Amino acid sequence: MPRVTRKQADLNREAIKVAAARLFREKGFTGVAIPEITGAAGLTHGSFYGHFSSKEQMAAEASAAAFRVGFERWELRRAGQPSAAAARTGFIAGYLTERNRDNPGDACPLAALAGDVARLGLESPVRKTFIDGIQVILEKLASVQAGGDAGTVERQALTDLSAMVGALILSRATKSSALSEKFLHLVTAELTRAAAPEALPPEGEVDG
Amino acid sequence: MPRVTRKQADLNREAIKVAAARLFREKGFTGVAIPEITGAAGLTHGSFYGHFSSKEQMAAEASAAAFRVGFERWELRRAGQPSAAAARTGFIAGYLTERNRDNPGDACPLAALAGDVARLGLESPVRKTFIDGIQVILEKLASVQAGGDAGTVERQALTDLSAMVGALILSRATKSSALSEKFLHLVTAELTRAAAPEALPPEGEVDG
DNA sequence: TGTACATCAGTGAACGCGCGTTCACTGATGTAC
DNA sequence: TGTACATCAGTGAACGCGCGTTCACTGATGTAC
Repeated sequence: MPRVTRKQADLNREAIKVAAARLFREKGFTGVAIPEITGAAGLTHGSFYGHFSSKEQMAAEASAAAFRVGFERWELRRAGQPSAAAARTGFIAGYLTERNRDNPGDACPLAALAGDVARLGLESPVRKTFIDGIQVILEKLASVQAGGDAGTVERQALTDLSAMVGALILSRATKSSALSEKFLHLVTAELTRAAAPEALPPEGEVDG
Repeated sequence: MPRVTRKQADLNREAIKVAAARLFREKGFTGVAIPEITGAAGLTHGSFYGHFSSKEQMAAEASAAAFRVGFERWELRRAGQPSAAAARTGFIAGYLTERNRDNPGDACPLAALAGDVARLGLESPVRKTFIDGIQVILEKLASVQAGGDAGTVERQALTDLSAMVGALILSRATKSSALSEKFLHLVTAELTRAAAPEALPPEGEVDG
Protein backbone atom coordinates (compact mmCIF):
# COMPACT_ATOMS: atom_id res chain seq x y z
CA MET A 1 0.00 0.00 0.00
CA PRO A 2 2.51 2.65 -1.08
CA ARG A 3 1.92 6.32 -1.84
CA VAL A 4 0.24 7.87 1.16
CA THR A 5 -1.13 11.42 1.14
CA ARG A 6 1.34 14.31 1.27
CA LYS A 7 0.06 15.09 4.74
CA GLN A 8 0.62 11.52 5.92
CA ALA A 9 4.11 11.56 4.42
CA ASP A 10 4.91 14.66 6.48
CA LEU A 11 3.59 12.90 9.56
CA ASN A 12 5.72 9.88 8.74
CA ARG A 13 8.83 12.03 8.43
CA GLU A 14 8.07 13.56 11.79
CA ALA A 15 7.43 10.15 13.33
CA ILE A 16 10.81 8.91 12.11
CA LYS A 17 12.47 11.97 13.61
CA VAL A 18 10.72 11.59 16.96
CA ALA A 19 11.49 7.87 17.14
CA ALA A 20 15.12 8.57 16.29
CA ALA A 21 15.37 11.32 18.93
CA ARG A 22 14.25 8.82 21.54
CA LEU A 23 16.26 5.83 20.32
CA PHE A 24 19.49 7.79 19.84
CA ARG A 25 19.27 9.06 23.41
CA GLU A 26 18.63 5.55 24.66
CA LYS A 27 21.30 3.71 22.67
CA GLY A 28 23.66 6.26 21.16
CA PHE A 29 24.03 7.34 17.54
CA THR A 30 25.79 4.15 16.47
CA GLY A 31 23.69 1.91 18.70
CA VAL A 32 20.53 2.25 16.62
CA ALA A 33 20.07 0.96 13.08
CA ILE A 34 17.77 2.51 10.51
CA PRO A 35 15.36 -0.45 10.40
CA GLU A 36 14.82 0.00 14.15
CA ILE A 37 14.07 3.70 13.74
CA THR A 38 11.69 3.37 10.80
CA GLY A 39 10.11 0.33 12.45
CA ALA A 40 9.37 2.38 15.57
CA ALA A 41 7.65 4.86 13.26
CA GLY A 42 5.58 2.09 11.66
CA LEU A 43 7.50 2.04 8.37
CA THR A 44 10.10 -0.17 6.68
CA HIS A 45 13.74 0.81 6.30
CA GLY A 46 13.46 1.51 2.58
CA SER A 47 11.35 4.60 3.20
CA PHE A 48 14.12 6.27 5.15
CA TYR A 49 16.06 7.75 2.25
CA GLY A 50 12.97 9.29 0.81
CA HIS A 51 12.88 11.53 3.88
CA PHE A 52 16.53 12.01 4.82
CA SER A 53 19.75 12.12 2.83
CA SER A 54 21.76 10.16 5.40
CA LYS A 55 21.65 8.81 8.93
CA GLU A 56 23.89 11.63 10.12
CA GLN A 57 21.78 14.39 8.62
CA MET A 58 18.74 12.88 10.29
CA ALA A 59 20.64 12.62 13.57
CA ALA A 60 21.20 16.37 13.41
CA GLU A 61 17.49 17.01 12.83
CA ALA A 62 16.47 14.58 15.55
CA SER A 63 18.90 16.21 17.99
CA ALA A 64 17.53 19.65 17.21
CA ALA A 65 14.03 18.33 17.88
CA ALA A 66 15.14 16.91 21.23
CA PHE A 67 16.62 20.26 22.25
CA ARG A 68 13.45 22.05 21.16
CA VAL A 69 11.30 19.88 23.42
CA GLY A 70 13.68 20.54 26.29
CA PHE A 71 13.48 24.29 25.77
CA GLU A 72 9.70 24.20 25.77
CA ARG A 73 9.71 22.30 29.04
CA TRP A 74 12.15 24.81 30.48
CA GLU A 75 9.87 27.71 29.60
CA LEU A 76 6.85 26.01 31.12
CA ARG A 77 8.78 25.30 34.28
CA ARG A 78 10.22 28.80 34.39
CA ALA A 79 6.82 30.43 34.01
CA GLY A 80 5.58 28.73 37.18
CA GLN A 81 8.41 30.01 39.37
CA PRO A 82 8.23 33.22 41.44
CA SER A 83 11.91 34.18 41.14
CA ALA A 84 15.11 33.43 39.27
CA ALA A 85 16.53 31.70 42.32
CA ALA A 86 13.46 29.51 42.65
CA ALA A 87 13.60 28.71 38.95
CA ARG A 88 17.25 27.71 39.19
CA THR A 89 16.66 25.50 42.21
CA GLY A 90 13.59 23.95 40.64
CA PHE A 91 15.36 23.30 37.38
CA ILE A 92 18.33 21.60 39.02
CA ALA A 93 16.13 19.53 41.33
CA GLY A 94 13.87 18.58 38.44
CA TYR A 95 16.84 17.62 36.28
CA LEU A 96 18.66 15.36 38.73
CA THR A 97 15.86 12.85 39.30
CA GLU A 98 15.47 9.10 39.08
CA ARG A 99 12.91 9.75 36.39
CA ASN A 100 15.42 11.50 34.14
CA ARG A 101 18.12 8.97 34.98
CA ASP A 102 15.89 6.05 34.04
CA ASN A 103 14.34 7.57 30.89
CA PRO A 104 17.22 8.87 28.79
CA GLY A 105 15.06 8.63 25.67
CA ASP A 106 12.85 11.39 27.01
CA ALA A 107 15.48 13.37 28.91
CA CYS A 108 18.37 15.73 28.22
CA PRO A 109 20.20 15.17 24.91
CA LEU A 110 23.42 16.39 26.51
CA ALA A 111 23.47 13.79 29.26
CA ALA A 112 22.57 11.12 26.73
CA LEU A 113 24.75 12.05 23.77
CA ALA A 114 27.44 14.63 24.58
CA GLY A 115 29.99 11.84 24.92
CA ASP A 116 29.11 10.60 21.44
CA VAL A 117 29.19 14.11 19.99
CA ALA A 118 32.68 14.59 21.43
CA ARG A 119 33.89 11.89 19.00
CA LEU A 120 32.31 13.34 15.87
CA GLY A 121 34.27 15.37 13.34
CA LEU A 122 34.52 19.11 13.93
CA GLU A 123 32.40 19.74 10.85
CA SER A 124 29.65 17.30 11.76
CA PRO A 125 26.15 18.78 11.50
CA VAL A 126 25.27 16.95 14.72
CA ARG A 127 28.08 18.74 16.54
CA LYS A 128 26.85 22.09 15.21
CA THR A 129 23.34 21.30 16.43
CA PHE A 130 24.65 20.49 19.89
CA ILE A 131 26.75 23.66 20.04
CA ASP A 132 23.67 25.73 19.20
CA GLY A 133 21.62 23.87 21.79
CA ILE A 134 24.24 24.30 24.50
CA GLN A 135 24.45 28.01 23.70
CA VAL A 136 20.70 28.37 24.32
CA ILE A 137 20.76 26.34 27.53
CA LEU A 138 23.60 28.46 28.87
CA GLU A 139 21.60 31.62 28.21
CA LYS A 140 18.65 30.18 30.08
CA LEU A 141 20.84 29.11 32.98
CA ALA A 142 22.52 32.51 33.05
CA SER A 143 19.12 34.18 33.29
CA VAL A 144 18.35 32.45 36.60
CA GLN A 145 21.65 33.04 38.39
CA ALA A 146 21.49 34.99 41.62
CA GLY A 147 23.45 37.94 40.35
CA GLY A 148 26.86 39.43 39.77
CA ASP A 149 28.44 40.86 36.64
CA ALA A 150 28.05 39.19 33.27
CA GLY A 151 31.30 37.28 33.64
CA THR A 152 30.31 35.84 37.01
CA VAL A 153 26.92 34.83 35.72
CA GLU A 154 28.45 33.12 32.71
CA ARG A 155 30.90 31.20 34.91
CA GLN A 156 28.08 30.08 37.14
CA ALA A 157 25.92 28.99 34.20
CA LEU A 158 28.81 26.98 32.69
CA THR A 159 29.48 25.35 36.04
CA ASP A 160 25.82 24.59 36.76
CA LEU A 161 25.46 22.94 33.37
CA SER A 162 28.68 20.96 33.73
CA ALA A 163 27.72 19.71 37.19
CA MET A 164 24.18 18.82 36.14
CA VAL A 165 25.20 16.96 32.99
CA GLY A 166 28.11 15.29 34.74
CA ALA A 167 25.99 14.21 37.69
CA LEU A 168 23.26 12.73 35.49
CA ILE A 169 25.78 10.85 33.35
CA LEU A 170 27.60 9.52 36.41
CA SER A 171 24.31 8.64 38.06
CA ARG A 172 23.46 6.51 35.03
CA ALA A 173 26.93 4.97 34.84
CA THR A 174 26.80 3.98 38.52
CA LYS A 175 23.28 2.62 38.48
CA SER A 176 23.16 -0.66 40.46
CA SER A 177 25.33 1.04 43.10
CA ALA A 178 24.32 3.32 45.97
CA LEU A 179 26.44 6.00 44.33
CA SER A 180 23.81 6.51 41.66
CA GLU A 181 21.29 8.20 43.95
CA LYS A 182 24.04 10.19 45.61
CA PHE A 183 24.93 11.81 42.31
CA LEU A 184 21.32 12.88 41.95
CA HIS A 185 20.44 14.06 45.42
CA LEU A 186 23.69 15.22 46.94
CA VAL A 187 24.77 17.19 43.87
CA THR A 188 21.33 18.80 43.84
CA ALA A 189 21.78 19.66 47.52
CA GLU A 190 25.23 21.11 46.95
CA LEU A 191 24.28 23.17 43.90
CA THR A 192 21.10 24.56 45.45
CA ARG A 193 22.47 25.05 48.94
CA ALA A 194 22.06 28.73 49.84
CA ALA A 195 25.67 29.79 50.27
CA ALA A 196 25.91 30.35 54.01
CA PRO A 197 28.81 32.54 55.18
CA GLU A 198 29.15 30.61 58.43
CA ALA A 199 29.79 27.44 56.42
CA LEU A 200 32.90 28.98 54.88
CA PRO A 201 36.18 27.97 56.46
CA PRO A 202 38.38 30.86 57.64
CA GLU A 203 41.25 31.57 55.29
CA GLY A 204 44.43 29.71 56.15
CA GLU A 205 42.81 26.99 58.23
CA VAL A 206 42.39 24.98 55.09
CA ASP A 207 44.02 21.56 54.81
CA GLY A 208 43.35 17.84 55.32
CA MET B 1 56.35 -17.34 13.40
CA PRO B 2 53.94 -18.50 16.09
CA ARG B 3 54.64 -19.58 19.67
CA VAL B 4 56.57 -16.79 21.32
CA THR B 5 58.08 -17.14 24.79
CA ARG B 6 55.77 -17.13 27.80
CA LYS B 7 57.26 -13.78 28.78
CA GLN B 8 56.59 -12.31 25.35
CA ALA B 9 53.02 -13.64 25.45
CA ASP B 10 52.48 -11.80 28.73
CA LEU B 11 53.87 -8.64 27.16
CA ASN B 12 51.56 -9.12 24.20
CA ARG B 13 48.54 -9.47 26.46
CA GLU B 14 49.53 -6.27 28.22
CA ALA B 15 50.09 -4.50 24.90
CA ILE B 16 46.59 -5.44 23.74
CA LYS B 17 45.15 -4.13 26.99
CA VAL B 18 47.06 -0.84 26.79
CA ALA B 19 46.12 -0.31 23.13
CA ALA B 20 42.50 -1.05 23.95
CA ALA B 21 42.50 1.35 26.90
CA ARG B 22 43.63 4.12 24.56
CA LEU B 23 41.43 3.23 21.58
CA PHE B 24 38.27 2.73 23.66
CA ARG B 25 38.72 6.18 25.19
CA GLU B 26 39.26 7.68 21.76
CA LYS B 27 36.42 5.96 19.92
CA GLY B 28 34.10 4.36 22.46
CA PHE B 29 33.60 0.69 23.25
CA THR B 30 31.65 -0.03 20.08
CA GLY B 31 33.77 2.28 17.90
CA VAL B 32 36.84 0.03 17.93
CA ALA B 33 37.06 -3.41 16.35
CA ILE B 34 39.28 -6.20 17.60
CA PRO B 35 41.56 -6.19 14.52
CA GLU B 36 42.29 -2.52 15.23
CA ILE B 37 43.20 -3.26 18.84
CA THR B 38 45.40 -6.27 18.15
CA GLY B 39 46.91 -4.45 15.19
CA ALA B 40 47.91 -1.54 17.44
CA ALA B 41 49.62 -4.12 19.65
CA GLY B 42 51.49 -5.59 16.66
CA LEU B 43 49.39 -8.76 16.43
CA THR B 44 46.62 -10.15 14.25
CA HIS B 45 43.02 -10.46 15.37
CA GLY B 46 43.16 -14.23 15.77
CA SER B 47 45.44 -13.95 18.78
CA PHE B 48 42.84 -12.01 20.73
CA TYR B 49 40.82 -14.93 22.08
CA GLY B 50 43.92 -16.64 23.33
CA HIS B 51 44.26 -13.76 25.80
CA PHE B 52 40.67 -12.70 26.54
CA SER B 53 37.38 -14.55 26.66
CA SER B 54 35.41 -11.73 25.00
CA LYS B 55 35.62 -8.12 23.93
CA GLU B 56 33.57 -7.07 26.93
CA GLN B 57 35.73 -8.88 29.45
CA MET B 58 38.78 -7.23 27.94
CA ALA B 59 37.04 -3.85 28.04
CA ALA B 60 36.63 -4.30 31.78
CA GLU B 61 40.33 -5.10 32.18
CA ALA B 62 41.37 -2.22 29.93
CA SER B 63 39.14 0.18 31.87
CA ALA B 64 40.62 -0.95 35.15
CA ALA B 65 44.09 -0.33 33.73
CA ALA B 66 43.08 3.18 32.64
CA PHE B 67 41.79 3.96 36.12
CA ARG B 68 44.97 2.61 37.66
CA VAL B 69 47.14 4.94 35.59
CA GLY B 70 44.94 7.85 36.60
CA PHE B 71 45.26 7.00 40.29
CA GLU B 72 49.04 6.84 40.01
CA ARG B 73 49.10 10.26 38.38
CA TRP B 74 46.85 11.58 41.12
CA GLU B 75 49.21 10.34 43.82
CA LEU B 76 52.21 11.89 42.10
CA ARG B 77 50.40 15.18 41.76
CA ARG B 78 49.12 15.04 45.33
CA ALA B 79 52.60 14.40 46.74
CA GLY B 80 53.89 17.63 45.25
CA GLN B 81 51.23 19.82 46.87
CA PRO B 82 51.64 21.59 50.21
CA SER B 83 48.00 21.37 51.31
CA ALA B 84 44.71 19.70 50.56
CA ALA B 85 43.34 22.96 49.16
CA ALA B 86 46.33 23.35 46.86
CA ALA B 87 45.98 19.74 45.76
CA ARG B 88 42.30 20.22 44.96
CA THR B 89 42.95 23.39 42.98
CA GLY B 90 45.87 21.82 41.16
CA PHE B 91 43.92 18.72 40.33
CA ILE B 92 40.96 20.62 38.93
CA ALA B 93 43.16 23.00 36.94
CA GLY B 94 45.24 20.11 35.64
CA TYR B 95 42.14 18.18 34.65
CA LEU B 96 40.34 20.88 32.69
CA THR B 97 43.05 21.52 30.12
CA GLU B 98 43.27 21.60 26.33
CA ARG B 99 45.73 18.76 26.64
CA ASN B 100 43.18 16.50 28.31
CA ARG B 101 40.42 17.66 26.00
CA ASP B 102 42.47 16.86 22.90
CA ASN B 103 43.93 13.54 24.08
CA PRO B 104 41.03 11.47 25.34
CA GLY B 105 43.02 8.29 24.73
CA ASP B 106 45.41 9.28 27.50
CA ALA B 107 42.95 11.13 29.75
CA CYS B 108 40.15 10.38 32.19
CA PRO B 109 38.14 7.21 31.44
CA LEU B 110 35.06 8.84 32.94
CA ALA B 111 35.01 11.79 30.59
CA ALA B 112 35.68 9.46 27.67
CA LEU B 113 33.39 6.54 28.48
CA ALA B 114 30.87 7.25 31.24
CA GLY B 115 28.23 7.95 28.60
CA ASP B 116 28.88 4.54 27.05
CA VAL B 117 28.87 2.81 30.43
CA ALA B 118 25.48 4.37 31.19
CA ARG B 119 24.04 2.23 28.37
CA LEU B 120 25.54 -1.07 29.48
CA GLY B 121 23.55 -3.67 31.39
CA LEU B 122 23.47 -3.41 35.16
CA GLU B 123 25.48 -6.62 35.45
CA SER B 124 28.16 -5.62 32.96
CA PRO B 125 31.71 -6.17 34.25
CA VAL B 126 32.66 -2.85 32.65
CA ARG B 127 30.02 -1.07 34.70
CA LYS B 128 31.33 -2.73 37.86
CA THR B 129 34.85 -1.60 37.02
CA PHE B 130 33.68 1.97 36.56
CA ILE B 131 31.73 1.95 39.83
CA ASP B 132 34.85 0.79 41.66
CA GLY B 133 36.95 3.43 39.92
CA ILE B 134 34.48 6.22 40.70
CA GLN B 135 34.41 5.10 44.33
CA VAL B 136 38.17 5.53 44.57
CA ILE B 137 38.18 8.90 42.80
CA LEU B 138 35.51 10.17 45.16
CA GLU B 139 37.61 9.16 48.16
CA LYS B 140 40.58 11.01 46.73
CA LEU B 141 38.47 14.09 46.02
CA ALA B 142 36.95 13.95 49.48
CA SER B 143 40.42 13.89 51.00
CA VAL B 144 41.28 17.29 49.52
CA GLN B 145 38.10 19.17 50.43
CA ALA B 146 38.52 22.21 52.63
CA GLY B 147 36.63 20.78 55.56
CA GLY B 148 33.27 20.24 57.13
CA ASP B 149 31.59 17.09 58.36
CA ALA B 150 31.74 13.84 56.42
CA GLY B 151 28.42 14.52 54.70
CA THR B 152 29.53 17.95 53.49
CA VAL B 153 32.81 16.60 52.22
CA GLU B 154 31.05 13.80 50.36
CA ARG B 155 28.63 16.27 48.75
CA GLN B 156 31.51 18.47 47.67
CA ALA B 157 33.46 15.55 46.22
CA LEU B 158 30.43 14.33 44.25
CA THR B 159 29.85 17.85 42.94
CA ASP B 160 33.49 18.45 42.07
CA LEU B 161 33.63 15.19 40.11
CA SER B 162 30.34 15.88 38.33
CA ALA B 163 31.41 19.37 37.33
CA MET B 164 34.86 18.26 36.17
CA VAL B 165 33.62 15.32 34.12
CA GLY B 166 30.71 17.34 32.74
CA ALA B 167 32.92 20.26 31.80
CA LEU B 168 35.47 18.07 30.02
CA ILE B 169 32.78 16.20 28.09
CA LEU B 170 31.04 19.45 27.11
CA SER B 171 34.37 21.03 26.20
CA ARG B 172 34.98 18.15 23.80
CA ALA B 173 31.45 18.24 22.42
CA THR B 174 31.70 21.99 21.73
CA LYS B 175 35.17 21.89 20.20
CA SER B 176 35.22 24.14 17.11
CA SER B 177 33.26 26.72 19.12
CA ALA B 178 34.51 29.35 21.57
CA LEU B 179 32.42 27.59 24.20
CA SER B 180 34.95 24.77 24.37
CA GLU B 181 37.64 26.79 26.13
CA LYS B 182 35.08 28.42 28.38
CA PHE B 183 34.07 25.02 29.75
CA LEU B 184 37.71 24.40 30.62
CA HIS B 185 38.81 27.72 32.05
CA LEU B 186 35.69 29.28 33.48
CA VAL B 187 34.55 26.11 35.23
CA THR B 188 38.06 25.79 36.68
CA ALA B 189 37.83 29.40 37.85
CA GLU B 190 34.41 28.86 39.41
CA LEU B 191 35.32 25.62 41.17
CA THR B 192 38.60 26.91 42.54
CA ARG B 193 37.42 30.42 43.40
CA ALA B 194 37.98 31.00 47.11
CA ALA B 195 34.41 31.55 48.30
CA ALA B 196 34.30 35.24 49.17
CA PRO B 197 31.53 36.28 51.59
CA GLU B 198 31.21 39.74 50.02
CA ALA B 199 30.34 38.06 46.71
CA LEU B 200 27.22 36.51 48.23
CA PRO B 201 23.95 38.28 47.47
CA PRO B 202 21.88 39.26 50.50
CA GLU B 203 18.90 36.98 51.04
CA GLY B 204 15.71 38.15 49.32
CA GLU B 205 17.38 40.41 46.78
CA VAL B 206 17.60 37.47 44.47
CA ASP B 207 15.86 37.53 41.07
CA GLY B 208 16.42 38.33 37.39
C1' DT C 1 -17.71 16.46 -11.08
C1' DG C 2 -15.47 12.59 -13.89
C1' DT C 3 -11.76 10.49 -16.32
C1' DA C 4 -6.80 9.43 -17.72
C1' DC C 5 -2.51 9.35 -16.39
C1' DA C 6 1.80 11.07 -14.24
C1' DT C 7 3.82 11.28 -9.78
C1' DC C 8 6.01 9.53 -5.94
C1' DA C 9 5.74 7.43 -0.77
C1' DG C 10 6.61 3.27 0.71
C1' DT C 11 8.25 -1.72 -0.05
C1' DG C 12 11.56 -5.32 0.19
C1' DA C 13 15.41 -7.55 -2.13
C1' DA C 14 20.02 -6.67 -2.77
C1' DC C 15 24.86 -4.34 -2.59
C1' DG C 16 29.44 -4.35 -0.33
C1' DC C 17 31.30 -4.12 4.01
C1' DG C 18 32.98 -4.86 8.69
C1' DC C 19 31.69 -6.86 12.90
C1' DG C 20 32.71 -10.57 17.03
C1' DT C 21 34.00 -15.00 17.27
C1' DT C 22 35.76 -19.77 15.90
C1' DC C 23 39.06 -22.96 14.40
C1' DA C 24 42.47 -25.86 11.79
C1' DC C 25 46.97 -25.06 11.29
C1' DT C 26 52.07 -23.73 12.02
C1' DG C 27 56.29 -24.01 14.11
C1' DA C 28 59.12 -22.13 17.97
C1' DT C 29 59.08 -22.88 22.87
C1' DG C 30 59.29 -25.58 26.90
C1' DT C 31 60.07 -30.01 29.03
C1' DA C 32 60.97 -34.93 30.04
C1' DC C 33 64.56 -37.92 29.85
C1' DT D 1 74.25 -30.50 28.00
C1' DG D 2 71.65 -32.88 24.04
C1' DT D 3 67.74 -34.95 21.99
C1' DA D 4 62.68 -36.03 21.12
C1' DC D 5 58.47 -34.51 21.39
C1' DA D 6 54.38 -32.29 23.50
C1' DT D 7 52.60 -27.76 24.13
C1' DC D 8 50.52 -23.69 22.78
C1' DA D 9 50.97 -18.41 21.04
C1' DG D 10 49.96 -16.55 17.03
C1' DT D 11 48.04 -16.83 12.08
C1' DG D 12 44.57 -16.16 8.69
C1' DA D 13 40.51 -18.13 6.49
C1' DA D 14 35.90 -18.61 7.56
C1' DC D 15 31.23 -18.38 10.15
C1' DG D 16 26.74 -15.91 10.56
C1' DC D 17 25.12 -11.51 11.18
C1' DG D 18 23.65 -6.73 10.85
C1' DC D 19 25.04 -2.42 9.11
C1' DG D 20 24.10 1.99 5.77
C1' DT D 21 22.64 2.65 1.46
C1' DT D 22 20.58 1.72 -3.31
C1' DC D 23 17.04 0.63 -6.42
C1' DA D 24 13.38 -1.60 -9.32
C1' DC D 25 8.88 -1.94 -8.35
C1' DT D 26 3.90 -1.08 -6.71
C1' DG D 27 -0.23 1.21 -6.64
C1' DA D 28 -2.78 5.06 -4.33
C1' DT D 29 -2.49 9.99 -4.71
C1' DG D 30 -2.64 14.20 -7.07
C1' DT D 31 -3.50 16.72 -11.28
C1' DA D 32 -4.57 18.13 -16.04
C1' DC D 33 -8.29 18.36 -18.83
